[in-house]
Formats: sequence, structure tokens, C-alpha cells
Amino acid sequence: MKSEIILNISVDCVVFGYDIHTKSLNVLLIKRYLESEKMVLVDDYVLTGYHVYKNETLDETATRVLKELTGLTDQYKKQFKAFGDPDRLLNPKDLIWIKNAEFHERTTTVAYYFLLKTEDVNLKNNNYHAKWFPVDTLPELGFDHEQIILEAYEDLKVKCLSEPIIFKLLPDKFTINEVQDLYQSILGIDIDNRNFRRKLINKKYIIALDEKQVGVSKKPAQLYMFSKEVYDKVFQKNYLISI
Amino acid sequence: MKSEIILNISVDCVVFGYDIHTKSLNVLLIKRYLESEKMVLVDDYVLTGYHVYKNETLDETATRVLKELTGLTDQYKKQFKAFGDPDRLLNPKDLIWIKNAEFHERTTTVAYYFLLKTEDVNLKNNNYHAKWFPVDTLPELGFDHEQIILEAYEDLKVKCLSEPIIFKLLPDKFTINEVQDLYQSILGIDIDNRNFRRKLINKKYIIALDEKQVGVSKKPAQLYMFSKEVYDKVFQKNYLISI
DNA sequence: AAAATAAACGTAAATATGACGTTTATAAGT
DNA sequence: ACTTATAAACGTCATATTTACGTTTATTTT
Repeated sequence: MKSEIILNISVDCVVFGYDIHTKSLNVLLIKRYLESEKMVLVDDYVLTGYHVYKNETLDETATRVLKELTGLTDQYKKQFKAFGDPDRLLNPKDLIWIKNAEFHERTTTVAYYFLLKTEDVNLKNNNYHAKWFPVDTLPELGFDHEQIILEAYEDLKVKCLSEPIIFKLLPDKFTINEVQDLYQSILGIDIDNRNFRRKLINKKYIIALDEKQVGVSKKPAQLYMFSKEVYDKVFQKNYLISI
Repeated sequence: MKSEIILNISVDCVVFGYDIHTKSLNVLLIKRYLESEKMVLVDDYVLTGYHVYKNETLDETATRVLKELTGLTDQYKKQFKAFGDPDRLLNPKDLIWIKNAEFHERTTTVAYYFLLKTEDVNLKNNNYHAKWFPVDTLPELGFDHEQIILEAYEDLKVKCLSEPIIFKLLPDKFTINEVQDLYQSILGIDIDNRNFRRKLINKKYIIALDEKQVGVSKKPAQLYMFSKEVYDKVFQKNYLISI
């Protein structure tokens, strides 16, 4: 039996948003819907994604998908993995049926993650029932999207230890303790504040500002910024992290 | 003007092979050929790759492609990036023509790299004119394959500093100096032998064997092995490499 | 003015690193 | 049997980093 296969290529986006107030790392998810005449909602969540347009690069698709959902452009994004199992979009019960069909669709998705601040996203009037979920308490997810999120999260954990992407999740001006809270949220560990503080302040690319917190009800903390210029200069040499 | 687009999905494989004797990290390339009636060779090289079969996962395609070229199975492989620019397979001169065509093909490729020992590959009687090239002196490459190789190499450089993948490129029993030579080849740096030696020997997962080199014309070196079991135990805790 | 508290500073021991000098075991040559 | 050449292996010291804690300070609230 000869059976046709219809290939699709899509981009799925894991949008990580950090909430500096609740100190939680979240993922932005939308309600799954069936693509019939009307949008019929299903009772689980999925990542946002879309198929790749004709003259579009994969990066451009990812950027478009993020903009459509959040209105944001120019956010940190990283392509981290392609998912292409033949049956990745099917429920187990559909499998027997599909094996005998005359054709079936197959969608390979290239997965990206974005790093941004939850406060930068306005979820009012969005058409997707989009909602933030803490990365450690995800809802039921459609397709293979739970796996995609978990792999994105793993990549983020590793990457945040070797590159200064953490600062994409923080405001331009931040306190040392806010950085520590963020590391603790992402990695799920406790860090000694006194050692962390010393280590971070000693970095040349962490620059103390002439400014302190305002509107806090305790001793206001010193504000710092991250200098990408300094970072890039410093790290031209330091290839040998360990071995 | 309405124009059709034909989607293809392929897997391309960057096969890294380390030659312990010449101490060089190589990439296995084949001659590019035109898919007309007969195989017409072109004067540049490309990676091995193939389209993804109907019921195949991406990983399975990569495994199949490696086996077809080298006969090898069970080698370390890593999917590291998808390349999907709309015109990535075209020469610049084709671009004007294609923009007005009624349809054009577009191939998204999911790129993998493999780590293995050159000596494990038998290149006699291969149908692809396959040849090893040192990673720092690549020949002219077709399509966007030079970029793919360079990105694979970058990924390898970073990854070999944080994970023990280096040992996939060495025989089961190796000397300290062989490990040093390999790091130096990959990273393109010089490492102090005395410090490197101390550091490596202190790792719990580097295990001294009851064996020495044979057939060398100098003092024969102690042989060691890498223990994945010990490594996995040790690194359950050590999440915080730095920060 | 006192209390509460997060921010910020300090210290000493242990460990790791970087930059070197020295000794040793072996095969090959005499 | 001795010497030589050479890669392998070991040693040292100063400096830097990490770990595990204790203490002080600046600010707001009571």
C-alpha cells in the first residue's frame, strides 16, 4: 500500500518569563484548540507555534510567533532543538487508524525559547487564552509539548551557568539579591548570599550604579547593571573554564 | 502570482573523527554530486545527509546516514541545530530565477554531529569518494555546509569543557598525554602538561589501569580508563560549576 | 529613640590554579 | 654492561578561589 505523506515545518516557542516579584520562572502557554470552522478549545495547554512561511527563515518565524502572542520584538531567543518523531502530534488512540490511512501529515517543529520579563507582557485582550505557568507546576500539555518545555528548561539551566543570559530576565538595573533569587529559581538550589555577593561584585562586567532602590521598607539596596561590552572583552581570552 | 512550495526535511551529519596518531580532529566529507541520471560529481565537498524517511525519527535518520557511510552504529551523536533558510541550497546566481518560478523546493535540514575514531572507519570501497579533512583546513564546501560544520565545531568546543564527550574520541584505554593532545587539538590551545596531568589524575572518574603502553620506544606510559558510572554519580551534586 | 530587618562587609581554613624545576623509567645505541 | 636520549611522572611554591561561617550597617517602622 502506497501512502502519501504531507510534510509540515513549524516553529514552537517556549516563552520563559521571570517574575521578579514572586521570584518565579514561568512559561507562557495557550489553550489548545481544534482547527475546524470555529475555534473549539480543548482542555489542555500548548506552546505557541506556527508553520514556517514561504520566504521566511526559522528565526523569523520564531520572532513572528512571539510578536503575535505578546507584541514583543527584540527579545533573547535561542533555537535549541528540532522535534520530528513521525507521530509526535497524535494521541495514542489515533495511531492504529493512521497506520492504514492513505496519507498522513507529519509536522517537524523547530523549537525555540525566549527569555523575557513577565511584566513586559500584557495578557489582557489576548485571543489565545494565554497564561503564565510556573515551570515547576505545568498544566496538562497537548502533543509532545511537555517534553519540549523540559528540554528547553534543561538547556536554559546549563546555558545560564556559562553565558550571561540571566540578565535578559532582569530589569536593566538590579540588585545583587535579585540576581541570586533568579539563579535559585532557575537552578532550584540555595546559594550562600555572602559568597554569591562577593563573587558577583568582583565581576568586571557587573557595574555599580550611583543609585539605590527606592520605595522599599528596609535598607535600600545598591543597584547594578550588566555591561555586555565589558563581558565580551573579558571573555575573549577565558576559553579554559575548566577541563 | 501563486507559487507552490515543496517541503523537504533532511538530516545532515558532521562526522568528527579524531586521529590519535596524527593528533588531528577531522571531518568526514563526500564529493558533491548532481542527482541526474548518472551521478555527476561536482568539484566541491558536502556533508553526508539524506531525507527523513516516512516512519523514521530524526535520530534514526542520522543513525542510518552514518551507517550507510561508515558502516558504524552506536556512535555518540548529537542533534545541534536545524538549518532552514529558504534559499540555503541555492547558489546566488540561481536566486533571481527562483523568485519567479511557479514552485520551488525548500529543504530544512536537522544537523547532527558524531564523535568517533578515524581508525574505526574503513574508507576503502566507499561509493561516495569520502575523505577526512582536518577541521582547520576544510576544502571548498557546497551549499551552506561550511557554516554547518563551523557551528558543530563551536558546539563541540563548548560541550567538551562541560561534559566528558572527549572520551568518545579516544580508545578505551588511553594515556594522560593522549587526552591532553586531544584537548589541544579541539580547542587549539596549549596546555601545561604538569598541571593538566595533576588535574586529570585527581578526577575520580579517571581510573588508572594495571597496564602500560606496549611497543613504544620510550618510557611506556600508564594507561587509564574513563568510568561513566563514577562520573554520573559525582555529577549528580555538582550543578554549580561556577556562576 | 528603639526595634526590626535586609543589605553589606569580614575572616580564616581549605582547595584549586598557574608557573615553573626535577626525577625516573624505559628503549636504543655504544 | 654502560651510557644516552627522551617522554613520563613527580614536586614545589606563590597566588587565587571557594567554602563556611560571623559581624556590622543603613534604613524604615514602631
